[in-house]
Amino acid sequence: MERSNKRAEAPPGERPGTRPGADRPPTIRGVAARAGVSKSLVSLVLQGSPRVSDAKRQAVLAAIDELGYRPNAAARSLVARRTRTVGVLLNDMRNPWFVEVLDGLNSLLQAHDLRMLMADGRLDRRAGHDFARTFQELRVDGLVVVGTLPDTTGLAEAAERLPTVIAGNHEPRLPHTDLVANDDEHGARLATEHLIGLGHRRIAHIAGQGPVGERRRRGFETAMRSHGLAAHAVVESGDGTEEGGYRAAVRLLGPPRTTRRTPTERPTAVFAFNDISCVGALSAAQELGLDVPADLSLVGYDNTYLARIRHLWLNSVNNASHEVGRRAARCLLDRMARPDAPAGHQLVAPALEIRGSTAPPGAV
Amino acid sequence: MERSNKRAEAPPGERPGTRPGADRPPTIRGVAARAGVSKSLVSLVLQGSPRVSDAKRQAVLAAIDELGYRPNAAARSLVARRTRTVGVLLNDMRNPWFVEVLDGLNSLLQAHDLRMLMADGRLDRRAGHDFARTFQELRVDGLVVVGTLPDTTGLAEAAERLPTVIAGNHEPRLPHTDLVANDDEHGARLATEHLIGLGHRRIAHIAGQGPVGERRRRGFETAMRSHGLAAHAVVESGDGTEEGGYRAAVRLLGPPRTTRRTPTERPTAVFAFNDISCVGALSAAQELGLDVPADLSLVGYDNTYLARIRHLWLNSVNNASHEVGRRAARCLLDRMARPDAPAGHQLVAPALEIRGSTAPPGAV
DNA sequence: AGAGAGCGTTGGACCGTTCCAATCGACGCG
DNA sequence: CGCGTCGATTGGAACGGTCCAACGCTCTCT
Repeated sequence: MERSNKRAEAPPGERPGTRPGADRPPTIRGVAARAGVSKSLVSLVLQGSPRVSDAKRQAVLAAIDELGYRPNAAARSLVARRTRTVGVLLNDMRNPWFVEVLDGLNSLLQAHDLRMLMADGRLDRRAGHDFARTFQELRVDGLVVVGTLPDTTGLAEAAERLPTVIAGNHEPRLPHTDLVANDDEHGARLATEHLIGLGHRRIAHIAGQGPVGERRRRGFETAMRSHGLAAHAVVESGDGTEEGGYRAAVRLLGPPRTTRRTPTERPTAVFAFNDISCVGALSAAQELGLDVPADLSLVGYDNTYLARIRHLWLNSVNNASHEVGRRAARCLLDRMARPDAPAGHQLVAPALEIRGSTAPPGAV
Repeated sequence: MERSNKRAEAPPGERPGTRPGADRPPTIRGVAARAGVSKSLVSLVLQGSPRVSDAKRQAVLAAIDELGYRPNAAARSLVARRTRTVGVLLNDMRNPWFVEVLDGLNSLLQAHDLRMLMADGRLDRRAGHDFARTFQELRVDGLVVVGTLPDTTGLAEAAERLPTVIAGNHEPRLPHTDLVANDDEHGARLATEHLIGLGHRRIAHIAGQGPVGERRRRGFETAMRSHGLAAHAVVESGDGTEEGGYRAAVRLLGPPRTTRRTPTERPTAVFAFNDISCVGALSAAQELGLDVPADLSLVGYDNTYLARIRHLWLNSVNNASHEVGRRAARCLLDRMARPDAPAGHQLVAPALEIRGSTAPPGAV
C-alpha cells in the first residue's frame, strides 16, 4: 500500500471512509484497488494507452464500470494546466441568431474536443458579477464574446490573458483579439440593389440605432449614391422595435404633413433595419391601404422566423450567422496555438433571401 | 525578479516566450512570496477571515493586485469537493421560453452563490456526447433539465448520483428527482373558458403533437364538457408549425367538403396549440375572407413575441416560465440540502393574456 | 552467459488550493 | 519567574488526477 501514513486506527472499511461517512465518489485509487493494479495503470487505460496488456485493461474497465467511476475534471485540469473549455459570453439569449452562432462555434470546437461554457452576460451583470473574472478563475482555455457588450470593462483585461475572439460585433478592437462580424454594410447594399434592380427609385430606409444601425444605413446610402439615386434616398429613424418601424412608416407613407410633399414623392420601397421594424412598417402600410408588394416593396434584415411567416413573407437579409460561428471557432483555435499573432478582423458576407414582399413599382 | 526559476538563457522579453517555461499564471505561493507571508495567510485573506492583522491583509491584497492573481477554481473545488456550479441542460435554445426559465433559475441560484453551466443537449448529442457523463466529470453540484429530453438515457443514472430537477416538462418521473412544469391542462381550460365566456359555443382546437399537445387538448375537452358543449367541440390535428395550423384552419373553416357540414356549423372560435400554429390559422382565416375577431376568435398559447406583434395581436396563454425557473431553483436548493427527500412534483398555473383576437361571436 | 532492448507496470513528485494542528510571541496571573 | 491563554501565523497533509523515471521481466544478440 503506497498510502501507508493513513491513520492506523481508521476502520479498514471497503471505502477508506472519512470520519463521518458520506461516501465519496470513487477515485482512480478505488478503481486501482478493485482491479488489483496501480493507479498509474488505471490512468494509462483512461488515456487509451496502447502499452497496457489486454488482461489488465479488461480488469480496469470492469472495475470502472462496477464502481461507476467518473474521472474528476478538476483534478485532471489542475495538473494538465488546461481545461479544454472555452467560455462563451452571450448577451441576450432572446436573440435567435445567437443560437446560429453557437451552433457554428460548437461544430468546430467539439471536433477539437473543447466544450463550451456559456454565460449570459446580462444575467451575470445584473447580479453584479464579473464574467471576465469568473472565466479567468475557471481557467478557460479561450473566450468568445458573442454580440454586443454593454460594458467592456474587464474584457480588455481578460483578453490580454487568454485567447479571445469577438463574434458578431465590430466593436471592441483589442490588441491580440480577433474579430468576426457580419458585413452589415454589404448586406444593406444587397437589399438596396435588389430594390433598385426591380426598378424602384424612391427608396426609404428605416434606420436602427447604434453602430449596427449606422453600418446598415451607410450601406443603403452607398448603394443609392452609386446608382445615382442619392437624391431619392430617404432615411427615417426607427429604434429597431415594431412600434418604431410602424411610426417611421407612417411618417414615410402617410398623408403629407408639409405642403411640399406630393403623392408622387411617396417611396415605393422601404428597406428596414431589421425584420421586426419591417413588420411594423407592414402594419402601417396595410392600415394606409397600401398593398404589399403591389404598392410598396419591403425588405427586412436578419431573416428571423418572423420573415418566414406566410402572413408576412418578407424578403430579408440573411447574415450567415452559422458561418460567423464557424469562423470564430477557427480564429480561436488558431489563436490558442499562437497567442501572440496580430489581431485579425474579418467580415462574413450575408445573402438576400427573396420571398414575397417586393415587386417592381406600379405605374407612377 | 520574483520569477527566479526562469531559465537563465530565456530572453527577458515583455511577453516571455512560450518556448520552455511559458509563464504560468500567478499562484497563491507567488502572492505569498511577494507579500512576505505564508500561503496559508493568503488563503485566510482570500476567505475574508477576521483573524488577520490589518497590515498583512493590506500587503496581501496589494500583492494580489500587482500580480493580477486569480484563484484557480479547479484547485479550490478539488479540495472543497464541491464546485458551486449547477449544470443546466437545454434542448432547443431557439425556443424563447427557455430564456425565461433560465432567468428565473438564475435569480435564485446566484443568490446562493451558484453559477450555471449551460449545455445545449441538441448540440452535444449530435456530436455523440453524453451530457450526463460530462456533467458528472465536472462534478457539478446539481442538475437542471429544461424542457423535453429526446433520450433519457444517462439522465436516470445522473439523477441518482446528484441532485436533479426537471423544469418545464412532465415527462421523466424519476425516484429522487423533483419536477416543476407548466399546467398545460389548466392553461387550455383558461383559454377555452374565455371563449365560452364570450358566448362562443362551436369552438375548435388545433391540436399539437406529443405529451404537451395531449395535455392541452385534454384541457380543451374538459372545459367544453363541463360547460355542456362537448357536442360542439371539434379537434383538428396540427403539428405545431405555421403550415400545420394553416391547413388545420382551412379544414375547419373552408367550404364544406362533405355535404353534411352546413355554414352554421363553422366554428366561431379556434384555440390553437401554440402561437405559431395560431398565426397559420390567422392566415387561413384572412384568405377565406373571415375577419378576426369579428367573424372568428383566436387564442394561441405560449405568449411568444409573435402574439405581441400588432399585426397579429393574439390572445395567448402565458405560462409563467420565469416562475417555473424560480421554483425549480428552489427545489434544487432544497434537494441539495436533503438529497434523499421524496420526489416532489408541482405545476405552475399559467394566465391568459388578452389582446385583440377574440370577440363575442357575430349573429349566427 | 551476460549485456542490452523492449515491454508492461509502478511509486512518487507535482498541480494550486484548503484546512488543521502546531508554533510563536505577547500578555496576564498566581 | 514559569505557566496557561489567546491571537496571529505557519508548515504540511490532503484533494484526485498525470507524468516521468525506474523497475522487473522476457527475449534477443554477441
